Amino acid sequence: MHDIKMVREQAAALRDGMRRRGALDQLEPVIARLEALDLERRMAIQAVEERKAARNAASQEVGRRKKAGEDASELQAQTRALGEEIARLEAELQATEAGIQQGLYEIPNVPLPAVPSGDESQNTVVRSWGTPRDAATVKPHWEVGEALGLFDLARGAKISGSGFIVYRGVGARMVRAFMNFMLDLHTREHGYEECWVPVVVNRDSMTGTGQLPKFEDDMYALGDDQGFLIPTAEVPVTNLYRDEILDAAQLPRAMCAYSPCFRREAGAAGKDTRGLLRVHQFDKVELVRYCAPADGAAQLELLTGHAEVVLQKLGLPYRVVLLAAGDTGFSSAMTYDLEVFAPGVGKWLEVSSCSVFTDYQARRSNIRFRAAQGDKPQFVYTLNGSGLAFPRVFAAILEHYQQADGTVVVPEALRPYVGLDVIR
RNA sequence: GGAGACGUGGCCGAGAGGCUGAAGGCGGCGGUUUGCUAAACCGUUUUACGGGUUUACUCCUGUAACGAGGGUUCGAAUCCCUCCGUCUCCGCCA
Repeated sequence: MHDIKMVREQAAALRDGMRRRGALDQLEPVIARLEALDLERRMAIQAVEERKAARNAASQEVGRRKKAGEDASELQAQTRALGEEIARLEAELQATEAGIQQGLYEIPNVPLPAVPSGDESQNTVVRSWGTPRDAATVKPHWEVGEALGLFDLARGAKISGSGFIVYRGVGARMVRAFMNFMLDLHTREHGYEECWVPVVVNRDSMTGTGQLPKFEDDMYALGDDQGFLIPTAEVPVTNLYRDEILDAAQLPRAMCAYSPCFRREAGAAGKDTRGLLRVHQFDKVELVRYCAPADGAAQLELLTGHAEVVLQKLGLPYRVVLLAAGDTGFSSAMTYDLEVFAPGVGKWLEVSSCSVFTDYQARRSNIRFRAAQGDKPQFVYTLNGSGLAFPRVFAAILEHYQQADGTVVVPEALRPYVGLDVIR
């Protein structure tokens, strides 16, 4: 969420950001309405506060007169009328503020200068690592996986629905191995604090990280507004310090968590849905950082690097794509996607999305820090990225490491966790 | 799930319709004293949103905030209602 002051004071930068996202035409009416509502709001505040000041003075006078044994009934009647007027004006003010809130929720973050303008055709590969394997003879992962008994797509669909995977045998152990491998790496070598978080969160948390109110249809909601299943551990972890003020010494903060992730994606059928590529429940290790604003860009590079190490250790060829403004997520100011090459399906698969949200999430969730004692609190910058999402990594391993005889070599870094060199 | 108690500033803790943004203490910050440290003493110490003022750091001023939201009242931290949370006891449960 942006600050209404930004709409007031930096309208040009805001419009430019929306133009770069290719969303200005759509959002111009919203921005214009916000500008009008902002004026309206400030005038309403003045009107209300003026009357409240008058009421406070009059109430005190009533108290004084009563104590002195004088009659105050006339003044009481006046003040009562004032109170009714205040109630009416406050209702108007509230409506104005609700309108502002609603408008602000509709405006995405402004992309950083380094982000290319335009739609996804402007996405830029900034670097790549490893050599993609020749795709000609490689089978897609779902064939390999089913043949080796690693997962059971049909029974997953039977017990839960399509898009729910049952992992079995070594396949299940692989999931457990991913979790331990990635958590060990990030906690021991990259300095992240390990967190284990609830997978059910409340509405405030979903709003704090920006999933609500816009994307309610993409989430699994529990009945009677009792909560939501998290689409990513980003939600509980980022919200850990919601409504708190941190010391500068606590920044940057780095936390990671494993969690299952639940995505309803209402209209998901269609593209890339076979096998493990697009599922309703999957597992992931998530990296979250908080930092001071001046650090934002450097911290994004750092975070992205941490996610890349996972792929390097697994020996999977990948590329880093800087998303163009129009392809950058709603709350993000700059995003690198990590794409691993899966020769069986002949595609680059997104396994991580590393973003800096500037103060957009922090403002929503009210996460602040004090730069020095006595300074005013200011919003932190939040960042997050997968490190990494399991199913597509699993798919890439099954395709990249499959052998002519149908077996799959286990990447060396994973062997201690799986207890096998080769899956056969 | 049942019964009870409670929710006040960075922390502890008073307050029980107006004099309370909130006593007192701790902590923090500034100062005096001191060879240094400690102690003592004095002062200071929230946030948000408006308005005015300054090039700016600032300063002045209004409003709001005592878990959240409503209500009663001329006036609510204080009375009433609803919700949320914490603690204690009982029950149930991996």
